[in-house]
Amino acid sequence: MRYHKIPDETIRRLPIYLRGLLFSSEQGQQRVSSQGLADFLGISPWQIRKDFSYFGDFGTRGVGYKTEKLTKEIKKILKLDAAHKVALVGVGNLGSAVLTHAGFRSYGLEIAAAFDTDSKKIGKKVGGVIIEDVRKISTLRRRKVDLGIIAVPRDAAQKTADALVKAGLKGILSFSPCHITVPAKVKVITIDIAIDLARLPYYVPAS
Amino acid sequence: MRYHKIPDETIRRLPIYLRGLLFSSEQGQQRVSSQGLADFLGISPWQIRKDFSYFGDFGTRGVGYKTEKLTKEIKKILKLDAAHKVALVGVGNLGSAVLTHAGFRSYGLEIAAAFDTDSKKIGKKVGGVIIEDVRKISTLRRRKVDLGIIAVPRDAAQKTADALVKAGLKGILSFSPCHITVPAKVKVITIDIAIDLARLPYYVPAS
DNA sequence: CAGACTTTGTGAATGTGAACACAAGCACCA
DNA sequence: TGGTGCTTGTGTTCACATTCACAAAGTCTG
Repeated sequence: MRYHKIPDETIRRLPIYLRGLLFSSEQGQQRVSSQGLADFLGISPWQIRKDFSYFGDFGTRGVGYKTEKLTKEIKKILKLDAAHKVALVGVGNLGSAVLTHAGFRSYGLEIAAAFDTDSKKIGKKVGGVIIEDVRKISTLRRRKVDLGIIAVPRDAAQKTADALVKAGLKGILSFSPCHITVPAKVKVITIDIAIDLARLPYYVPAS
Repeated sequence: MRYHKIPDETIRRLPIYLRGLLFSSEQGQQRVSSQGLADFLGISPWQIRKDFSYFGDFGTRGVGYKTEKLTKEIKKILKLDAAHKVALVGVGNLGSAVLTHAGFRSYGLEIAAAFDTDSKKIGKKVGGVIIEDVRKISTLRRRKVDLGIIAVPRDAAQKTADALVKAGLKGILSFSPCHITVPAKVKVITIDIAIDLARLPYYVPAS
């Protein structure tokens, strides 16, 4: 299977596997089986093995996968082997939550800059990061920041994205509830909390 | 097409359509075409029409869709025609952001309760909601709350989910970076911010 | 070293969703 | 009323993703 195109869904699951491996590692396990990962992550063992098989032989038959080796391989595929710097725009409630969120570190992602328009916030420190004026977004290019998080109101989202793209960022995670248009070379992932909550009732059986 | 099974992906998109329709409505447009929605939402027109066709004839050929009628129909499908009460557990940074998030209201979702373990927080008000002791989760059944949001640390997530299920909740949105096991009748949607951010580098072309 | 036992890796089958092309239907106008 | 232009609704085709079954390859034990 080594020469096939990698399904997008597989890429979506890779960070989840990383989460499972990190946990195994914390538990002091040097080996892990597809069944073990499956139980912990709620993904079927076939799916896991199939996903890995796209990239080559990661495991040993009869034994399982070496935690450390597999972790390294997946990080390499996701390009997480090199550290990445992330910029946050919009330090409101959600932005502050992102700044203080501990979970990025384990993926080698560091929030290295934060921006806001509010002069009362500029200069203050949240989660160890000093808030700067949004007009300084253009400095990101020289600071080697290549990922961005948008946590601004809907009306400002597209303008913010434009500024980030202009500063040379290649990937954007947006929390704004709207579609954002960017050049094809830039990848945007949108998380809209309200939309995910809004589809829950559909699955609720009539009471 | 009216007798087919509805694709899950279609359900996932329905709230997005709702977002577009709300916008059209705000703009004072009484009609909208699949092309118009497509431009605004970044979804292809045929995808939109196909999705609608699963439920019946919502539009008028040569004209488009009546904004108001279509909104009502989609809300009915998603069971958003009746209001829903939502409980939040975990009023940390992320939980606070959720409590002050304005976006739920437009879907008929109201955050009616908030819980935390920290006695210093209990009794305080955030986003208009009084924070209660987690041990009072069991009161949710009688308060007609049927949806829950989990924003607690990873270690407490499963325990929290168990308590919510026991209180009769039927749908849970979790921000905890772990798999949660619940009875089949309960629907869980997990949002892991770090995981979405972590797959961005993959799409970034080598620089 | 043979045989029992594990666990991976993967071709094939099945299932699911996206893309497309175009017929069907409606509005508007002369 | 007939013709033109527009937009929906959908059967079909194609692409992608999941599931399955099982061979391959290793470990362990006596």
